[in-house]
Amino acid sequence: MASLADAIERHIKELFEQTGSPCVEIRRVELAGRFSCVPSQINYVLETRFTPRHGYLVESRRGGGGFIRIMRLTTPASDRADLLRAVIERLGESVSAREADAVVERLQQARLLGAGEAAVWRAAVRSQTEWVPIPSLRDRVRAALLRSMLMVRFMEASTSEPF
Amino acid sequence: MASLADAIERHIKELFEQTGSPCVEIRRVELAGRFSCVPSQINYVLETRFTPRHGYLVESRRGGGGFIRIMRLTTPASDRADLLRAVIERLGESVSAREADAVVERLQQARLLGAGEAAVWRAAVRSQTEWVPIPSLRDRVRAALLRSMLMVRFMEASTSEPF
DNA sequence: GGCGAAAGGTCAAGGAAGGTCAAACCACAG
DNA sequence: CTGTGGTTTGACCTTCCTTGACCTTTCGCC
Repeated sequence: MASLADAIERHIKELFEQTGSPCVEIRRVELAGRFSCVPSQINYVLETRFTPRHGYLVESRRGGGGFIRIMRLTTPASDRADLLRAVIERLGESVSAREADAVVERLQQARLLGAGEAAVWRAAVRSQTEWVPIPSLRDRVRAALLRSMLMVRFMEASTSEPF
Repeated sequence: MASLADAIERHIKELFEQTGSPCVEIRRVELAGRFSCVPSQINYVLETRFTPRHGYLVESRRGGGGFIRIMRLTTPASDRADLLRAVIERLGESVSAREADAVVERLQQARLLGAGEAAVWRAAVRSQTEWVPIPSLRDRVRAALLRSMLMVRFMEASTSEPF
């Protein structure tokens, strides 16, 4: 809790909230200075918490006047069906624990899941795959679990309710 | 009685009462230190007393700034909670296709699932177990699927974060 | 064009948590 | 006395974070 990386992550996310902009620019050295850490720490945070999987894109330029630009991918309500389809498509036969977490986080970021729901999803995926002895098999079970969870949470049956 | 595990359990539950929060964070080493025991004892307590079945979710992170977060599940409406508990109890390690249908049927009759939902549940269970080659294994995957579906459909984790 | 300063990028080592698993332990019913 | 189920321990593993040495790109100036 409250690791340096967490603090930097929080700070960047606050920048997004404060400016309300989908796009934030930082200078690596300056940010490192503010947190009294080594500059490459910033890269670590970006690589582990602001990847496309997490719903962000990062651009940068070196040299004089260099910068790092972080863009938040937004998912308008009208696109949620597409995102959902894309997520289901991209779920292969096999899903690692890390990928599963990324999927849940992406859904949360797109406001398809709330924070509490996301926690339940993570716990469900974790607890219901533990019994599988072989890692490769476990990854396949994880994929099946996620798909079934997506189905029951987001799919409507065309069956009409009786009465 | 009054085993070490019991004492640790009590202590964690007191943390919930004291803070009134649905979400408590501990550091494994620190807690182990307080009870003068080995750190893995904490895991034992969590595994035996703070599972989803007991109404809790546990998430954790390793490494520097690691933590263990224990979340309390909000209890669903009491009349249905009993049936749900019963259903979850009865779900063994292994569930045949027939048993799975019976479970869904039962949930539907208890008005916990609508007709459309029930159809989706049956379809999800069927389609997501087809890939499993070995029948005995398939039954275990079916059980895992059903449990995860029950979790995401009926468990509500109230996290205190606004987000 | 060439040079040097000013960014940012990479990578690997070391440290700081928590996780796993199996053996030992203990209480108690049969 | 013995088997059984819950508890306790400890050796060893995996994941995540932090740091620092060294590399690459870009810009301004001569």
